[in-house]
Amino acid sequence: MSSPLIPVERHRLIEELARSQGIVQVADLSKRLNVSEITVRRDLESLEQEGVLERTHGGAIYSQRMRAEPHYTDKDRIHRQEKQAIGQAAAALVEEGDTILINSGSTTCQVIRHLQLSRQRDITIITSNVCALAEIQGSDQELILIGGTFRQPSNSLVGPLAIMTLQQINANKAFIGVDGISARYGLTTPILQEAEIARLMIERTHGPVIVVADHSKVGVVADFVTAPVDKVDVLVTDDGFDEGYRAELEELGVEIVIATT
Amino acid sequence: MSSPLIPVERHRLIEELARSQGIVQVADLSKRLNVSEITVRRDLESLEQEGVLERTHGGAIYSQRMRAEPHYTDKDRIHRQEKQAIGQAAAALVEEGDTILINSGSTTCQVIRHLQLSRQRDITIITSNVCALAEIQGSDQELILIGGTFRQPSNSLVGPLAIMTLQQINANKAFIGVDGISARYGLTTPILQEAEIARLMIERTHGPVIVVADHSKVGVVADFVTAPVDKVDVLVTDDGFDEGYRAELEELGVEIVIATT
DNA sequence: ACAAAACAACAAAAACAATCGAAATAGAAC
DNA sequence: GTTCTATTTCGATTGTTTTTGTTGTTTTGT
Repeated sequence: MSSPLIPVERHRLIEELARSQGIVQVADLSKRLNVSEITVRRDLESLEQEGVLERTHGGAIYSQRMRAEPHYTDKDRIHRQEKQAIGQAAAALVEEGDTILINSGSTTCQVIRHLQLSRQRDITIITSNVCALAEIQGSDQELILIGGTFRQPSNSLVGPLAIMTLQQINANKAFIGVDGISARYGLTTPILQEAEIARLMIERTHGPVIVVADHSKVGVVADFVTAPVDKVDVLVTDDGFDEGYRAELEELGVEIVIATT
Repeated sequence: MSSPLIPVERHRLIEELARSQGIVQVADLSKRLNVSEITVRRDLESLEQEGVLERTHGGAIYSQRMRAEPHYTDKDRIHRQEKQAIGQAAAALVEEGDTILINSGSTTCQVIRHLQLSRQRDITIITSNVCALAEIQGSDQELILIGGTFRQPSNSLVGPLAIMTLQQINANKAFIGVDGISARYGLTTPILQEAEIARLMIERTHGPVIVVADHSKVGVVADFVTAPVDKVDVLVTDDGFDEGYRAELEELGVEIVIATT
């Protein structure tokens, strides 16, 4: 028997369901969350206040106004466990003396966190991911932030200055988070600016390029191409990975690492 | 049987759990840590004070908000009121269309905060001060972070990359925080790397250079020189300012603005 | 018109804040 | 070392707030 959820937890779950399904039903949520229907309604009401969704008869629909891209903090919530496992598995690929490039995203943020936890001393992290600042607190690891324009939705640094900075840098390993990875269309991202940064990071890496992406990203194609798959050396994903993709990815030289939760 | 944990130990554990799970429950923590629920609540309360997490009914969620300062907070506490007043007065000197350079320090952080509060739309902030990321949250102002090595004690970006980046930038106004300002010895800072950045920021500014420093900094001399006083156009300080310094500073072309609390 | 859903008001349960006192800890004086 | 006080930490009790569920009524969609 699972312990009863606290209100915020329920809100998050509902939000997640609403996002993935587009629509949620009161009766269904009531059964699924083991609470009365009135409680679900009250939850939906407060979520409506927050602008997350819009209520209708019998349920609610996910609010898509102004939300082409989910906010960084929201992204962090979904598939949290998987991302954490991926972060841990990816961090294990780092060796003493490495200089590592890491781009934006909540999965790469987990990589940074586990790098810090692993207490590897002699590594240099170079990143556009602002979350690194929080994760590195109290550690004595060297952290270099590339400059650039701060992009709030992704909590990262982008733009001409970021590009210029990266052109001065060489690394021997890269951890790249993406929104889509497909054998045919390569690595893709819905934001042009982010795609630029990721592309350049791969270009500036003389050594293995490691893509971190939970299973929901595999087979997905977003608007902007970062790089073809043959530039990728390793894909770290979680155990929800659809084995159907394995053959075609491995054929292109991608080693697949499954992180188990 | 395990020995009971000391408070700090418990706090770290809770923080770690909150970080990895994103959410913690009072009842769960109580059982897990073998302490009463009220103790857990007190722990959560103090962790909330530190900005680590946010409390909710039944538990707490890990704070996604940037953690601004470690021992930086100590500095920030001293003369906080004064610094806030200075920040407000300094922010009033900004005009539409400005491109502003801002260096590290808790006083300049207040400047950034008030720039954000003032809702000036059309300005560009370029800074080495990481606290800007937290202050800018929710605003639509453009914020450019120079790159560089993250220096934890000052919560700022320094080093060769920062210098290289600044050499590509021109601004028309600068807000410089210092540790000492003296007519004879100029602007001084105890950290060489910080002095370099401040010096370069002044150099890259074609327009007024505004020094922000509470009264305790006036007449003080630290180890490394940033710039002579004649490079300074305005000094914004608080009403604890010793008028004895006024004449010699004004003689060197410094306009003195007193911010009243 | 009819069934399902939403609402309103109330009652129960859980979580909370506040205060107090007990136990452990630390430091000072002897 | 001991003894004492002061401080901190912790848990129990109280009353309050928040959350939740039930009842009965109104509204909604077909």
